[in-house]
Amino acid sequence: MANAFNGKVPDALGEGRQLLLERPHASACRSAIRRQRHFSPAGGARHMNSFGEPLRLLGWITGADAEQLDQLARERVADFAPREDIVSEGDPPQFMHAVLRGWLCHYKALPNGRRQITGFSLPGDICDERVFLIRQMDHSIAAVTNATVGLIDRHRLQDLMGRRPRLQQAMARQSYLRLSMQREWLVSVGQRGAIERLAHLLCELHLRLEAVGQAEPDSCEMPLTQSEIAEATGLSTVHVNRTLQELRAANLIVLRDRTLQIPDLRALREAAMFDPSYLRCGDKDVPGNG
Amino acid sequence: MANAFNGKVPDALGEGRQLLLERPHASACRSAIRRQRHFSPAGGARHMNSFGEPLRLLGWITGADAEQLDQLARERVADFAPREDIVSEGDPPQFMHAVLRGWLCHYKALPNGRRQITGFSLPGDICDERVFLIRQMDHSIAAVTNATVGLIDRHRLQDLMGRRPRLQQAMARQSYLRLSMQREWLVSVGQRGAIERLAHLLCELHLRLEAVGQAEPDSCEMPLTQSEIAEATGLSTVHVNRTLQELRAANLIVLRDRTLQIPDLRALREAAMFDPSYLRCGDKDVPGNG
DNA sequence: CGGGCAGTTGAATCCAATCAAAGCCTGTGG
DNA sequence: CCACAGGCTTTGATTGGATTCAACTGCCCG
Repeated sequence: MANAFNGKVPDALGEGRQLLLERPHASACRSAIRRQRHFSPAGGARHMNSFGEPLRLLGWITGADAEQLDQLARERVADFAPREDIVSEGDPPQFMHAVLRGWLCHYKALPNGRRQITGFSLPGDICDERVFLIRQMDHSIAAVTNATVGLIDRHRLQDLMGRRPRLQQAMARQSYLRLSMQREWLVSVGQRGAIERLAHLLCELHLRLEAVGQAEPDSCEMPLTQSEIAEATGLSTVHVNRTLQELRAANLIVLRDRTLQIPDLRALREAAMFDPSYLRCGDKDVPGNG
Repeated sequence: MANAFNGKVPDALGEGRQLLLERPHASACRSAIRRQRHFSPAGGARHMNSFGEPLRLLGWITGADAEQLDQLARERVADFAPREDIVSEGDPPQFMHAVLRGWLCHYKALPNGRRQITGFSLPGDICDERVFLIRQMDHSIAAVTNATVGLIDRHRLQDLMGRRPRLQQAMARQSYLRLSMQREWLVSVGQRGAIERLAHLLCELHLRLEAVGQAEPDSCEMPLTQSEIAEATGLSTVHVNRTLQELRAANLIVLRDRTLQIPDLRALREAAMFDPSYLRCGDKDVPGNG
């Protein structure tokens, strides 16, 4: 129970694996809400539930540190529907967010109406490990699937971190990892062609999911919409569609029913020019990278 | 002398302003060196000199913290020629680098020969505030102009930071700022057209230079090559050329002799969809943003 | 004077965006 | 149970922005 695993994959909660997709994009009660200010005001968490994935952060910390953070993350949780904003650009951040279930995306909207997804947060990820440094969010975070998020009070967190330097270092690690991913995305969008770009995104997501025990070596969930993939890669929706078909035709991926299968991981990674070292955070090995 | 200014612009070393360009791109002794492993091995700093810009970091710290860091940064310095690698991808980082003079660029090279510049480091910037977290550089840092860099031993730094929590927080700030810029670049490359992209880059550089007292309200140095601009924006060199001409034609910029003049800052920023808040690091005001 | 590099220009090509419309699947409501 | 709506996917036709290839200028420097 105590999440005292150390670096390697926590395959423990394997049960949680299929949870992601129970109701993918059920356009649900609230219809196509964009940039909604929702966000449970002090105690207004909508559902409480206790399942969820262990925080990846915990791979970097152990013992009392880990338990405290884990407990803090599960103390107050909220559920979000697809497309719902968890925090919006300009909001004063109250909580740090830990993904317990589902996928989130980070995005920035432009005055011309377009938006760029700048990253995804998967189960076990901390979204905004630097909240206590800022007064206003400089980007938005939204749910991609149905998601459960742990809300960690920024002051209590700051407090805890003051008392636990290892926790602080773990946050720094998470922060570094995010920067590293951001950089790689920029390289992708700036220098890679459409096929490579898509392949690269899929490789990254697969590897990250595998790292938290949510993927098989040759497959994983893929709840993303083609238009979300487009917003993440800087392509148009139709071109994403056509490019995916190319990848299918080349037998590099099998993608249906929101499930991604990878017949030949090595081939896909080669096509993507995917070098997993940017996910290694400097000195940790990432599982599943040959 | 003690760099105890607080947030606002240090216009003190105004003398340093023109230094940037004395020998811009003097292809110098060492010719077109790419990804060179150079890097002074323990004590091999080539030139010692004592001038340079105050570290921007110091805007977030004061007193003894500031002095210590500043001293540490100037204790051992090295000069680099344009295009020379300061650290290369894969290198085990020994030092943290502080820019004292000149411009650096961060880049990642791809197997297909292309490369993406992921950011610039200007005088006063810390390049790699997270060195002590990693065993291998996940990207390279090179000099763009002639540059003087302070080399800060990672262990001594880590030591110092352990004893000075405010310093640690300042590093976290720098780290956050870099992430924020990285994100904005991704938005740029992913969603903005060529004109906006270039305009945006110019706006960012101008504002950042102004923040360290190296720019006038309507002009700044621009030592970047068109091909470097291309690598930073994900465009081709020729297209950068043509796009710059468009900007000139629209009277948004005047760019010659490695100097950028901005006749109408408001207009340029509008054309770029430039919102300076991403450089504000959450709660600090950035000077010169109207 | 020649070499190298940055900048410029033109022509041809291509990758990707845009416009438009149809097919599909799912949930909803009569 | 069927009709309908809405969101996602797919396809075709067209446009356009950006790349590529190539050549030429001007400049600094040896």
